[in-house]
Amino acid sequence: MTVIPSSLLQQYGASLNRFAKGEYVFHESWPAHFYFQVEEGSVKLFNAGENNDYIQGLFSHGESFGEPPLIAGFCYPANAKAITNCKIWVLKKADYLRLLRDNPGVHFEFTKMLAIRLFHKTKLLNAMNTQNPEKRILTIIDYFKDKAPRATPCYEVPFTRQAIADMTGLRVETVIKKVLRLAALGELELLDHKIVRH
Amino acid sequence: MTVIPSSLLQQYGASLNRFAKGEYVFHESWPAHFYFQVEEGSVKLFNAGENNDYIQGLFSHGESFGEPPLIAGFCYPANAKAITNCKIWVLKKADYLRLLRDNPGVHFEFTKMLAIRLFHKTKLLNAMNTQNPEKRILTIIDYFKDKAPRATPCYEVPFTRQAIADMTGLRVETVIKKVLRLAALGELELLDHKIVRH
DNA sequence: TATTCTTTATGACCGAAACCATAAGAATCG
DNA sequence: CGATTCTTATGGTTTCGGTCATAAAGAATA
Repeated sequence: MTVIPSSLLQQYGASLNRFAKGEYVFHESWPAHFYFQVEEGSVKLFNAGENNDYIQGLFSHGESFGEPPLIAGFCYPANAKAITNCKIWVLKKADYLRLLRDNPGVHFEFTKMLAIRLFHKTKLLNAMNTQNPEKRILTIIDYFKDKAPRATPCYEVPFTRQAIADMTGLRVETVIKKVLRLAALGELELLDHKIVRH
Repeated sequence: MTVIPSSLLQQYGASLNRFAKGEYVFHESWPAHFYFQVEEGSVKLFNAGENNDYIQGLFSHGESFGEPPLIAGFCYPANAKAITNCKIWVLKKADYLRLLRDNPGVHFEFTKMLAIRLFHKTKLLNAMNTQNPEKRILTIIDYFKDKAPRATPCYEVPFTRQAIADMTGLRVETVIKKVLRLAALGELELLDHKIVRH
């Protein structure tokens, strides 16, 4: 889901900034002034809780994040943190809006991406609503499975139980227990503790 | 949050259709072929559960719904049902896309609206994640309070406890009990059983 | 006005997930 | 390579929201 070619970004004055592992790109409740697009590394979008975080999204090469506040003019509803060393394209708001105005094709692709994110969050909210931990876990796994480059028949889940807990709003122990149960039911497979989904 | 002027819709070949109270506009998993904009009445977007529904959104005069699947080409993730008698503008997908292409201003306003919806769902997911029923209820109430025409200092919640339950994924009894508790805590006020939020 | 149906309310009981403690294997780092 | 941290695992206890039953007040309908 690559968004904007780097050549176009540069043309509008973007710069490629480095962020160290653990560094924040922006904080919750900050006003939005820049467009961000990951060139290298991974970024985590999350809400910090007292005990656990809630992960709203994970972004890597070619993906942009934090644009809705830029477009609609509100403050960030979540934090963005580099979870590895990163190189990120940074473009000023006014330049980004100009880029969108000048390139209807890019604008339409962006709209399309927002539509897909909305679809994902709608499905997620529905899954969360059911209150059923197992359904939550499978919904999250299937989301990343569908998002994965190849629609592999066999998807190796690249997350720890803790990460799944952070995305589903459950506790680690619950995820551990439910994953074992899902494996026993045949919904998942466990290869040396790695979760695999068919 | 009016989306597209009816004159423009008509110009692109939209027709004003009637839907009776209780009638479905579309069903979950249907492919999307039309743009819908409410002229009169109210529409409920929801996922049906075995016991309870989960309400994804409520739409009335001037609001459009069900566009993301149209833009990104996937199937509806929820059902849409008229909860009163309705008049709804209906425009064929191809004509809608043409309208967007011809009117960059309308396109940008649409993108902005998707951004706002995404913001709302992000906050909602965070609230749901906390697992705290009281926070869920307040998040929903505040959403509609902010959405309300006037930023009234005193917002009278226009929903039954059952409706709040359907939007938060809680049970009626839980909502009833928690609302009483929130009133005792001073977060809400109860005027003759009507919920009021300051 | 009488009769439903809906909405709000309340209390008892139950079960599932949180919480807590502990531990062992795996990975990371100095 | 040893030490430390992270991850997976397991079992016991607690808590909170779901479930069920019941009832009364209000709204809608005949």
